[in-house]
Amino acid sequence: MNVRLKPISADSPQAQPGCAACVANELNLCQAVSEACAVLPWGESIEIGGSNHVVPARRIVFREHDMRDAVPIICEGWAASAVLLPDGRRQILSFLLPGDIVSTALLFDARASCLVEAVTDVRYRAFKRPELKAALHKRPDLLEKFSKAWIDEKARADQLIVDLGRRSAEQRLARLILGLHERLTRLGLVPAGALEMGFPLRQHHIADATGLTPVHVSTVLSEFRKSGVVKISERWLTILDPDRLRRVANR
Amino acid sequence: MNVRLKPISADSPQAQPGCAACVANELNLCQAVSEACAVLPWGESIEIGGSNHVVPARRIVFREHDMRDAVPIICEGWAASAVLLPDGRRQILSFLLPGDIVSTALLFDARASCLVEAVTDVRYRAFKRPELKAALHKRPDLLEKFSKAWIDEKARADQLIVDLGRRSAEQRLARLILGLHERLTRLGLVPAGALEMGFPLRQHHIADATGLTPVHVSTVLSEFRKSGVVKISERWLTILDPDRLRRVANR
DNA sequence: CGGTGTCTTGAATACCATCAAGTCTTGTGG
DNA sequence: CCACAAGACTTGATGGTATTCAAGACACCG
Repeated sequence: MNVRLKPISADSPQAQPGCAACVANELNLCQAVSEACAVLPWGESIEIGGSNHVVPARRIVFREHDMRDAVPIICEGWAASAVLLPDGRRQILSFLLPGDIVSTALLFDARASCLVEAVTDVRYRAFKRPELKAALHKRPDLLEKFSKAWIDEKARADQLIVDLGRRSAEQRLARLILGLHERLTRLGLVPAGALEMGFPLRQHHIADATGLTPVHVSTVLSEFRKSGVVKISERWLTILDPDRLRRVANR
Repeated sequence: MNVRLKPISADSPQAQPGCAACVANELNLCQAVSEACAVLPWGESIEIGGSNHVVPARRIVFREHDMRDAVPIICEGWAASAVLLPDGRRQILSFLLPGDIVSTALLFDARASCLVEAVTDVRYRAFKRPELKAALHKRPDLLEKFSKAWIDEKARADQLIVDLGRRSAEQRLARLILGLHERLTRLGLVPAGALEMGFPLRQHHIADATGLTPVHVSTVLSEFRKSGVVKISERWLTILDPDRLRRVANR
């Protein structure tokens, strides 16, 4: 079973304007924005350069100042928003999955304090901030949608604070896996009830997300494997013992 | 110099409606909300029970479900929003200072995932969520103000993630002190340039905010004191060597 | 084919937690 | 006002978790 992700090209079927084939999360911000803007009196598109932005894996999608007037939303692939430290280490704030806005704070403020890196090949749309903001003021339903995204973002950040402040390496890894599995299930990228998922993260991603070192991530994951809790191979993860994993994760 | 904070009573001068004597942060949400609502067509107040809510130190201001329809803003005193773990430990997400909204997410969603505890005596106002939300839709300037509060809240959360994930105990403590000093200075609760501040936090607060144990907080603070970086006594903190503290904090 | 990135494993060490005892302060009821 | 209890802080000893350093196996890519 040599699973391999197809590389994304700008003219793949999913890249057509309107995102007809979009993996919509329950909010589907892209759709909402597009619809809202169709009604508004602007000649040109609210998007920057259409919906065909593609970034290959491991490349940086945005640096801090690249997001000055753009509000990016991930359409396809996995990305990570991270903070760099002067000594070269880094901390991942959040993994971004399809349907995720890079940061809801970008709606109101041009400054971003983090950079975004592609984990897999990533396709995204970028909306013009001033126009989007104007649309937000005119369309209460749009504000409602974005507020949900923001609540979600903040809840995940708060959970990460608790994980990093008060939980062991074992627990952090278990919770990361369960959290991603849950998000992917909600997105429909994992069938309901399924315990397998495509898992493109390298161990250094996991380390940077959980505040650990790659070496220690390797050790703990080996223990998970040996004790039959999960199986990881070929960028694919299977939860073998969901009960035990949840018990470890305290969920 | 036996400094002691005056207890807050509901009919102290600061407690008058309108918050004339309010320690306004640069946003002054209370003021903005009050003004915005004066123009709106409601018979009764947008506030719950006036502006006289007072909670003594160490008491819980809100539990998770107490914030169902209230959006609280701190007027006076220090509070902490925290998450409890099943084993009784806890993680403080943020210290709340005068002018702070408890959580901007409360504007849109009634569920709160944290509880709020008074560090000192605390006075707060509570606004009715549905009414506030309606006002938000009608007054773009109000949305603008709240978005600033939200960006601030998120930036602090992100910084805390980096601190807990990638910094040593020494650095976390230095950054906590500098961060609080900066916020108090912006609020005008510490004169510009001054290096002294009232510091009501117990070491267990510091421990819960930095993801450490009280014992280790004590040890590191002792080192800070012995090396002449800060002085702490009688709930009062003086930064003796700001350069060194900033160097430790990586700022 | 070498080079780079990824992962694994082992050994030594550092940092912080835990356990424990004791001092000092603060608050409370007799 | 005093006695007592509870909370807050300090300090030392010990142990565990995670880091650092190092070396090697393996896959992938130009």
